[in-house]
Amino acid sequence: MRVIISLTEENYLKAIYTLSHLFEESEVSTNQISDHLNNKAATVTDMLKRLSEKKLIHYIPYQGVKLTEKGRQTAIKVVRKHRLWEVFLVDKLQFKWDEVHEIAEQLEHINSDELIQRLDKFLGKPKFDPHGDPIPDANGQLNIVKAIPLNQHKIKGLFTFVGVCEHSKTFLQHLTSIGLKIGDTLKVEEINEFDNSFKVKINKNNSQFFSNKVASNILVEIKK
Amino acid sequence: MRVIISLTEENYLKAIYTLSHLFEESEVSTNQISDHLNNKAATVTDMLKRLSEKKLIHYIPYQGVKLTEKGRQTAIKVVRKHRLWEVFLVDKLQFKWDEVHEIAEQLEHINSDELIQRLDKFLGKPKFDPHGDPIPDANGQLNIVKAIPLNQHKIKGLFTFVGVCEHSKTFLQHLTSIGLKIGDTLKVEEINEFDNSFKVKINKNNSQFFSNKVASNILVEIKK
DNA sequence: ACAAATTTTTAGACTGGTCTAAATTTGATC
DNA sequence: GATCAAATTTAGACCAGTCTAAAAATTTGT
Repeated sequence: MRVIISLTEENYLKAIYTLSHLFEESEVSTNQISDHLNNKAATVTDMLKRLSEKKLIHYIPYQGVKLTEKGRQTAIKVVRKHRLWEVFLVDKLQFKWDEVHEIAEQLEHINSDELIQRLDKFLGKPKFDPHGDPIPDANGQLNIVKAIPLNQHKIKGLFTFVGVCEHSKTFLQHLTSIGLKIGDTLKVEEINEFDNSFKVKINKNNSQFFSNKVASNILVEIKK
Repeated sequence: MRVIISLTEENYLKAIYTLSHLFEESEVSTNQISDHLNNKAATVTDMLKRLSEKKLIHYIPYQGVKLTEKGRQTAIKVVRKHRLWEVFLVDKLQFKWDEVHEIAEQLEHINSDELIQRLDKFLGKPKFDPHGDPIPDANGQLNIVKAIPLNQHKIKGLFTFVGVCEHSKTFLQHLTSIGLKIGDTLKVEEINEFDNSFKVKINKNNSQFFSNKVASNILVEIKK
């Protein structure tokens, strides 16, 4: 009685999963999905009907959708595979962190439980991907230590850079160009009221300014 | 002006490539392809028209097909990816040689030149896959040292086991169960006329009998 | 050389995934 | 609570890839 889930359906489930976690756990609208996947609302409606028939989502016309437990399991497995492959690409094949997304989008649909279990072991059962995003474990459990963007801490002091919100190539390349990597220590020396920019020292280097836009996309933890 | 080649089209090209090399380099028929891919002849005809329009094959109705240079390059790239991924699965993830085919069938369609170049380097630029099949290089060149099945050597003496003809799980598991691995030395001690079976010693172990069916699917080189 | 058997192609239909254009529902505003 | 704009769904179309059934071409056997 196993339902077959196509690559396209997997992508819809992943999109719904991602969108529902953007702010609070919540319902996702047809338009949000069509924006995210770059296709038309009518197309999304058709797919929602199919996913609903397969019991992968709860769908009430005009009301938005939520994943069922089965849908959530499927989505999180795709996320797990995506993030594990990103670790493989960076750690083993020496790709840069801004180069791996498109390839992982393909690899995440390879279907073999045995493969993913062995890959996980081969990589040393990593807990985070190269962008600091947590990797769900084999049971679909996720480390929920959600870090907070730098600009939301309104205090000076020491932080550890643990992840990014924005995953675009240009943003990641920008961070690389200013010399910032996951795990670095950030010392916030000044917070400018008028434009919400931050004067920050990376590790022991010279201080530089982070715009609010940069600071809002950098996830940090207070350094112990 | 780059033509997009779908996963399905890649599989047809690979099938044509494989079938055309089975005996001599030759034309491939519609029925051969439909048998190989387990679909109907009518389906194959449709696809042949499409591949022909894309200049990937030379197709004359009722006459069979041959790959164009572009088609051959595409097919051989898929073969290269398949075999490199098989090496990865066996060497890095410790899969057994009879477990990797289905997974590699999926991985062979991942589309990234950079990925395959880095994977090749990571694996140490292997020349052969776990079944002894040669891996085409990045330019589509293939080691053409075609080994010969054991049963075609009508002489006793020492051989090296370099590959298999048959790739089925059951055959590979059979070889494993009799303790035979790529690279092993085979000493042919007797050839029985009446059933064409072979009495063979693997490395320094006890002698055993190979049926003609086994001997015909084992590729060997005369040991220097 | 011609009829029979086989192979291949054509015709027409279906599914998944997409689209545009039109109709419907929701919900915000006055 | 009636109206209007935005969001969503329905209707109808298209393409890729598959099928079955029927027609056409090729090959084979006597």
